[in-house]
Amino acid sequence: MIISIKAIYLLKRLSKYITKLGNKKKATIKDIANVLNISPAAVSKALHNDSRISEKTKKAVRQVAKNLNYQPNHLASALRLGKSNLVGVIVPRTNSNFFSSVIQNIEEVLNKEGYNIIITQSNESYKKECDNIDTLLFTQVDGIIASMANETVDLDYYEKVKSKGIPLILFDRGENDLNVDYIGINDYDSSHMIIEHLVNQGCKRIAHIGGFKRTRIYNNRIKGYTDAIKKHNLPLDDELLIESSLTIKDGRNKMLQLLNLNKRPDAVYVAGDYAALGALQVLNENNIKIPEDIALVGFGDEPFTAMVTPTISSINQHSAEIGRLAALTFLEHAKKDVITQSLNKKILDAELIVRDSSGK
Amino acid sequence: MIISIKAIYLLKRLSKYITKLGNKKKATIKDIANVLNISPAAVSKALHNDSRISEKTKKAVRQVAKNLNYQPNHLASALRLGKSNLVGVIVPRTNSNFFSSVIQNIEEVLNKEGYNIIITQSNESYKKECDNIDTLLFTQVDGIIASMANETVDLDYYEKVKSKGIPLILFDRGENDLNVDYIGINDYDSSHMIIEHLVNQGCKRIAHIGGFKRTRIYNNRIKGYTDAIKKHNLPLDDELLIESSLTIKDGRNKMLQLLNLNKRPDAVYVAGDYAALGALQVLNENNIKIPEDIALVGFGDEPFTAMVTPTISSINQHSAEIGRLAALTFLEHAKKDVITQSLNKKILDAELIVRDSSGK
DNA sequence: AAAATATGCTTAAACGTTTAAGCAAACTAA
DNA sequence: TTAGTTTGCTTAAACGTTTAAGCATATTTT
Repeated sequence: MIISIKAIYLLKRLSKYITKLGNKKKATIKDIANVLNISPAAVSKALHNDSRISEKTKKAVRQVAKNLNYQPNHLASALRLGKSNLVGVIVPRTNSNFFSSVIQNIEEVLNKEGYNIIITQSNESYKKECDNIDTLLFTQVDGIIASMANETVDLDYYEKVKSKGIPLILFDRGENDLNVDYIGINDYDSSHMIIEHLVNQGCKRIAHIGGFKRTRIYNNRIKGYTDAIKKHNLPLDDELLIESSLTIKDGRNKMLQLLNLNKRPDAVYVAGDYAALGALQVLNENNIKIPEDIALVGFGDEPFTAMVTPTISSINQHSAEIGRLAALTFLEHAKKDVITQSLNKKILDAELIVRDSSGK
Repeated sequence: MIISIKAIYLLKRLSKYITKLGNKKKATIKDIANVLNISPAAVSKALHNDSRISEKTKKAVRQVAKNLNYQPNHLASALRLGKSNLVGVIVPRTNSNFFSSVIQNIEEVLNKEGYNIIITQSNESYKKECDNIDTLLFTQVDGIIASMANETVDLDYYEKVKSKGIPLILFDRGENDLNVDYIGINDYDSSHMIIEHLVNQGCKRIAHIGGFKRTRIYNNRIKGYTDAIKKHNLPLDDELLIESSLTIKDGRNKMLQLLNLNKRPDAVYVAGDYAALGALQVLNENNIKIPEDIALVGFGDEPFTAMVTPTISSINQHSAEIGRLAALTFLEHAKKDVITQSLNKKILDAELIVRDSSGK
């Protein structure tokens, strides 16, 4: 009997709060406390399964929380605990198979550990990248995982992140000067693999449409190219090595430039798939046989390389693994509260996918 | 003289706080207040350019804030103000030109108004989508802009968002049953445009590889297809209308299925570009001339449609405009604090891009 | 039976910000 | 002069959580 009277009493209080909820306000821990006539502290502990709260109370709290459609206020707990459980991710763009795959894997690893990620895009612009960093710092992220814009040379903004004591992990596009963790593939070796492959296919005059030297990864690809060419005693003409922005359009222009040479190359290694596509279009339009007249190799293994005619050989950058490792590296930092910037450079071996544009 | 003594005094306090900062702690409004010997409230007001604070104080506050490398704590202000200035975006995947372009435009519009966006991916999975919604609610987003997963049929989770009084805007993949704002293109009319175009090219037996009927947009495309076929008095055979998941692989399979018919179609309209690509591959492999033997039209205007051979005619979905409108619709809701779910369906006219796969 | 320990809560302060209300001092208007 | 207004701040409470400290009761140990 006494129980039923209690139950009726509770129901009354509950319904009172449910109607209050109807008036738009979100339920808080206080509301639950009021319904059950206990303190907010007890509710908080019950929800966190504190050992000093009775099973009976815990059950009641969980039940009322459900009925009131209670959702913990992340802002409040984050403020109190001094951590947001948010991780910022900065990429040049999401519209690329490489970056979206990296992101997906970062998300997968971090979600399991209770973190959520905020994705921002720099669109390869330095200014936008700085804005993104400000945004992320403002949002009180617990860490930042970033791939720098092509344009970025000034590292002050990244120093700002470091000075705040927030873990910073770079991937793909990084900088040695910034003493932070880095995950990437071995660009230098990748170039060697490509030249090796082209030499095996019988190519004797290999050109390179590269990215800008100031970006470390493109510089490494260029170094790998020149060293490999020297190693095989092939001609290393200035006219065969071209820097570019690696867009489709630029790929077209630089390919035309190569076609206009007195001594045309018999193979072209392009440091990016989009530019490689532009090059391919020019070759097709000029009825140049690929790979018989000129062989072509790209970089990045974008899905379209397997879609165009002929399909383009390319380098697989292990995006999934890079994402996974970047996330794990962040978690390492997050777990130990002492912010030891223990340099953690992880360089993965890339893989050459041979397709029609360079295969026999 | 007095000024210089004051200045020295200030410098002393400042340096004391700067060393304190060196010990990792982030500067707060309180630190600024302590340096200047004024109240935190005054500092807050100074930073917000309150008219009741003297210019002198404002200048001093700004200077000290800069010196201490002060960054406002978003969590605290969001908690106090009851809004996070974050907007959640849910897409099936970011690795698609359509979605990444929508996202970019949402971001552009919202950033200008002081909002930041949190991007999450459902990977076309209903479960992941629910997780994403929980995540976003937990993060206290001020609104959600979403495109539903293919799988999603149960709308309870979206009702949950509505019941919290959080503005919800759907785009591309929406549902009429959920009484919320929606931005999309006119799928029904798009089908008409395509059939019209194919008829003009002399096609007389047009097949449709569509998406699943349960998804509204694909259903509309199917309806548009059947109505247009009827209108032109063309054969509307069951064997010419196929539902599929619209992946590359499925595109291949369904195209093979069509090739095995006794009476092959002379045109195929595929409801997605990826599936259209699969179909194209099968046609190429079987040495079927495109568009002479069979014409092909895709949907979505993915960049690769202009890259493959032959280039694929497709429908431009106005991703930029959709993103812009979705963001503006959210802002409308955000500005009026009364949450009037004034239904706001915006249907844009799509555009047919004619390329080699269906042009003469 | 007294002392020690365990159980199940409550109280109160804190996280960093914002803001209504208040209060001197300085200025203005009568 | 005196009341009224403006200026430039301060005080204190609030947002929703978490948690150290405290305090009755109940239970166990001596």
